[in-house]
Amino acid sequence: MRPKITLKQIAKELDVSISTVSKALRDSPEIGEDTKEKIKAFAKFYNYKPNNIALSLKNRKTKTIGIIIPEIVHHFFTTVISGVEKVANELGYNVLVCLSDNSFDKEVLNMEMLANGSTDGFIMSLAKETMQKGDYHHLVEAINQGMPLVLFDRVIDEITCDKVIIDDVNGAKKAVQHLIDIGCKKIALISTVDYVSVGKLRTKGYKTALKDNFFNVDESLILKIEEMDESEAEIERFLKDKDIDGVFAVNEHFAISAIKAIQENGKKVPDDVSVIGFTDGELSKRFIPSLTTVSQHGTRMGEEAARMLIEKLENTPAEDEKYKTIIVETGLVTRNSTKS
Amino acid sequence: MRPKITLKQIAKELDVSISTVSKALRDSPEIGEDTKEKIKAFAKFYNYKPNNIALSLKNRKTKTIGIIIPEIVHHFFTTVISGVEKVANELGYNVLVCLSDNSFDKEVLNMEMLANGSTDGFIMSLAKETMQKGDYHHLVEAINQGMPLVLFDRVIDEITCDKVIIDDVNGAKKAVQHLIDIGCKKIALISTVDYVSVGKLRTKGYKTALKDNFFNVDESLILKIEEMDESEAEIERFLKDKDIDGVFAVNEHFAISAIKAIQENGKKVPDDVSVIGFTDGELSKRFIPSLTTVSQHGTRMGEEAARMLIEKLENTPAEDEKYKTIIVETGLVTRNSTKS
DNA sequence: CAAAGGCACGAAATCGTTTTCGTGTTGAAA
DNA sequence: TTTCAACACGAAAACGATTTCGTGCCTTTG
Repeated sequence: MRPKITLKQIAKELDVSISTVSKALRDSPEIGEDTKEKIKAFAKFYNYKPNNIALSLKNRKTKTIGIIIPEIVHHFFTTVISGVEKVANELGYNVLVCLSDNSFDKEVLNMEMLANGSTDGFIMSLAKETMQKGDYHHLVEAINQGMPLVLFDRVIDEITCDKVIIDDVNGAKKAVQHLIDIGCKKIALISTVDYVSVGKLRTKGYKTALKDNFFNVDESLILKIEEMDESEAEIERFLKDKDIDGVFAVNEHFAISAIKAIQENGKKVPDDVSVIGFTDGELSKRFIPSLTTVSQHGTRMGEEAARMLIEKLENTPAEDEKYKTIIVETGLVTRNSTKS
Repeated sequence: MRPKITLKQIAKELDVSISTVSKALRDSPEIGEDTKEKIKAFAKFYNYKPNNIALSLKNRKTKTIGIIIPEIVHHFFTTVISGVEKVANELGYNVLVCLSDNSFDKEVLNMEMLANGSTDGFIMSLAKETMQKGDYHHLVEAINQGMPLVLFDRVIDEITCDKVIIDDVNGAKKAVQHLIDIGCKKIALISTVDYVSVGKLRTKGYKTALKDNFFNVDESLILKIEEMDESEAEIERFLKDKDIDGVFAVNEHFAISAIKAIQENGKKVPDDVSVIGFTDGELSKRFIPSLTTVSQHGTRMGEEAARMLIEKLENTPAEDEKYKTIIVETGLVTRNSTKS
């Protein structure tokens, strides 16, 4: 076992001072050519690499960014991480991933862990519980401490910071408009409870699209799901014998549960009922029938978020005054769950 | 903006020495009760938290573990991360996630980045390219530097370290045995190329099960896929007009492609052909017909890996001599893609 | 021949902690 | 009154690196 070598050891071995070694390795003109040569050769031979921790302490920056998400076993978040990772790595940053499990307490704990020097900034999507409680003191704290923060997907207006979102309203509108365009008359909405911002916004898009086309909004065609775990049964109950010809669901799972329910009711997708989901994941592509979805471009969101955060990190805090909100546009991917 | 407060600042403010503050906060008996009170109150008020970086430098341990995986948009790896995160957090560790994108160079780069003080140890699954090249110098380096390493899933015999694997051979055997038990006579195998260890092992399990039941191994029923991207077309070509009544695929995607191909051939799953996949992901659960799979328990693997790594980290390197390989057993989840 | 300037290097501070080893003050015992 | 614990606290080194500011020596020039 050969532990890592330090400047001090090189200095002692070569009988020069630590400063000389440091300068030689950074190619300072202060050091004579031959001494440089000698030191560099020695360092290379022993595979010297500066210790990141020491550098972090000295420079007061860690070159790592923390990302806190509600859950990782959710394809959308995974793609976001992938995007963050890509950009971060290109720019010499590491990524610390933390999971809040949708719990407020875990979210706060995670932030506190990371805020004490472990990261230079945060990229996060809020836990469901956090949005429900409306307690954002941990975010405020972080910002006050001078840590840049970029929120994505599940964001809130109360906090002023950089944000990356998709145009939920518009995405939903597009989807519903598409349903209308292909001839649907009675379109159901399967959404989440309103305190999850995306649920609220997509519901708004749904209603707007209906109104734009002079349909009236029938509240009995709207289902708001609280418990993910019971969504399947709830959706089945909701669609039982319902007279509809179109469904817009705010995520893949709801869409698939809807298809199942519809098929169990003896109807066909897409012949009798067209279904559109949100979030273009593996499931949508592979399911039979494959799902027409509003695609969310998670990777792009991650990339944008990382770019914004790093820009804040590398620029002087002088011009830190203005915050941006990037809206990543959605796309409609047409597949086999809708009539053509 | 109120930046983080340090010991030094507390010391100056309260007109005591840094050492006194440090000791007071750690409740040392050396410090008088009243001074302690005063310091603690002050620290609490200003929400003092020791700087992790400084601690890391001092203690020569970062309390973070690095996990390097080939790709994150793969449900199995996601569940592993989730397991690692859980255990790590419980034990006060952070998790640094890096993606190798199945590239050897990126894997090496990532390791070098993290090895210079950023992490105390590694949990990783090797990139496809790495296994293909057979170049493991970066792993050897890390181990030589005294960094514990736990390999999971895609492991190799050449490196001596802790490992977490599933019993691929046995899992495959179980699956094929199940196919045989329900009456299949001609069972196809859809696998990956042999240098991916899991492909090799599952192939072995497949053959063993056949032999155990006195079937003979028909190489024309075995497909080995090199390029993930073209897997769907390849599988379709392979199954075209093939006279089979069972398929064992080494992952979800292959299984689903197989089902599609079979259906396009005018046959029914599971009535005409039974299909079993490997890795129990979202897809398997939600697909119609839902997939009978060999479940891999990614979360458990992650938990075990994290536990092993942290144990190594916290114990004296004296008893470091023995390495364990934990085998997480697989389960067979019976669903609708197989006859009952 | 002396002063000045340049070259090549070293000492020390710094980042924020922890910890070891003093050291000054107080009280009590001799 | 002297001596010695005990007590409460401070100074300084250490972790590993960077950087500012010297400083000694050699060469050149007036």
